[in-house]
Amino acid sequence: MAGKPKKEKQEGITVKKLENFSEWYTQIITKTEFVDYTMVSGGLAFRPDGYYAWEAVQRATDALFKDTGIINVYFPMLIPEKLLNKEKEHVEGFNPEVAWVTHTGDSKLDERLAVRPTSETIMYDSYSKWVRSWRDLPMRFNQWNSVIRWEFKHPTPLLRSREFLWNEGHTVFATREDAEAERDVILRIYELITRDYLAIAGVTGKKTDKEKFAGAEASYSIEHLLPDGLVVQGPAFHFDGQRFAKAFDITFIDKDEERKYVYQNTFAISTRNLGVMIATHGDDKGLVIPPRIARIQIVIIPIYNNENRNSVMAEAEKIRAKLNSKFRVFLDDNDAYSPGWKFNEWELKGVPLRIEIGEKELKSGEVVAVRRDTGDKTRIKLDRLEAGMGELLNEIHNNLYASAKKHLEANTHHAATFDELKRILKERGGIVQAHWCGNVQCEDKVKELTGAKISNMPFDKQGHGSDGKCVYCGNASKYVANFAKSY
RNA sequence: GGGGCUGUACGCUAACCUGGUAGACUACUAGCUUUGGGAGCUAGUCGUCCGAGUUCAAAUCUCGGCAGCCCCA
Repeated sequence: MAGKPKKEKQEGITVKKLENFSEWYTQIITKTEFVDYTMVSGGLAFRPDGYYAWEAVQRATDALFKDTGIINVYFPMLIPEKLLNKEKEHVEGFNPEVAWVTHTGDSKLDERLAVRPTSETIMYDSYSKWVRSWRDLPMRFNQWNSVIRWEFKHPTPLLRSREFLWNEGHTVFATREDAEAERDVILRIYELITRDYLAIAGVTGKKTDKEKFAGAEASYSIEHLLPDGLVVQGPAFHFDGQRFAKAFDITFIDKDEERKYVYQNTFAISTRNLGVMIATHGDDKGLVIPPRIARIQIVIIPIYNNENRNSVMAEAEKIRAKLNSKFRVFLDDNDAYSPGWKFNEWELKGVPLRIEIGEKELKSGEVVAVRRDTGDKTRIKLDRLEAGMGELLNEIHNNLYASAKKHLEANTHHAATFDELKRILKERGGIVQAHWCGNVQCEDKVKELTGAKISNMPFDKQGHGSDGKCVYCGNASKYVANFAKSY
């Protein structure tokens, strides 16, 4: 019997992810209390779950950086205009998005100050003083901060915010070889973070000259595919060569007593990746937070009535205490809500694992564990509670990553001709892999005719098809490129 | 870069066209009651995005700003 139609549940997500992705994303962002809008357009408040996730990414990344010898520093948020203008390509790339401080109180500043869109210029001015000898190198510094890029496009929480949190690594080397050798070390760290913490898949590769970072000699990135078929850039690594060294006069006396310019790298991972994580894993019930970045990994829901309330609560508290040393666990003992209400609430907020404990479990010496990713219920004996929880959390992580990878692979297509490229982009979206001659004219033309850019040139595809022909001009192809519409 | 839509309480919405006491649901607070997939009763708290204009009178009409969303390049 069907019963009365349920009234609209206003706390829940009311649109389907695959039917209306952007509306779904907006609801997910606000209703799950992960982050919230503020009075500043494009400026977000990170609520406890959101900030915890960022801290988890930050902690893990920072530890890996430190293992490789990178050291943390901190530089001012404000950059004098004359510094920002020193490297031509760099300033041209960022100028439209720079926010300026022009006044203190009512008096105008003699020289206006940029709110950092990135910190190359303020850092490298100091680097020019600090680097003197080959003995000072390599100098591998990093800072954790926020930057402001005043995008004119409409901001989207996390994916396109005007202020975002990130790391910016800025390293200095004596030789080109040393600098270039750092690339794979850093990209491997970022691959590990996205895979083992955020549980998202990506394509690592080289950016085209057209799409590289303003001021860099070469850029590399991990690109992610969103559920709506758009590609968004994730962590990035830039080889700056000697461009900034020459603009900022960063030199050293080498062993051979010659004065030489240094070689530099820049690299970053940002809170945008949390947006990718949300978009990738969330479903029609709400968020799904991968266990390693979840503020609450396990929520315990006691199920009792007036007769057994005390015994159930006592057992629930015992379980909480037992798990507390190994996991981030929360016992929801709020008496004002029914178990059903709590199930929905914690599913909305994306807690990876739920434990149900009631009369039945008291008798059998078990708990019911429910996975957020699959909804599967399993019974776990109390004597192997901790081991069981650990296993389930790992399985959840692995399953989330596997499904992200599957989505990426299922939406990566190949095209041999331009017509094919165009048709796939139009009909199916996603990533289309095709040969490319390396000329910007072809890159521009494809963008003009299809709206797709080259997100990057995946490392693992280069060199395997050197006999290919450019998908646009038909000349001999040097590269395999990923074409996609981008966020 | 261009075009469009929308702002009323935490949220969703009524009153707007035709200016005249801001109302319902939800949430929140208290009490009772209930508790294995968003239970019920009673009472209470909270609101017209901001600024100007028109008017005796503005949530309502006009203009500007701010914010959010969508489409195209």
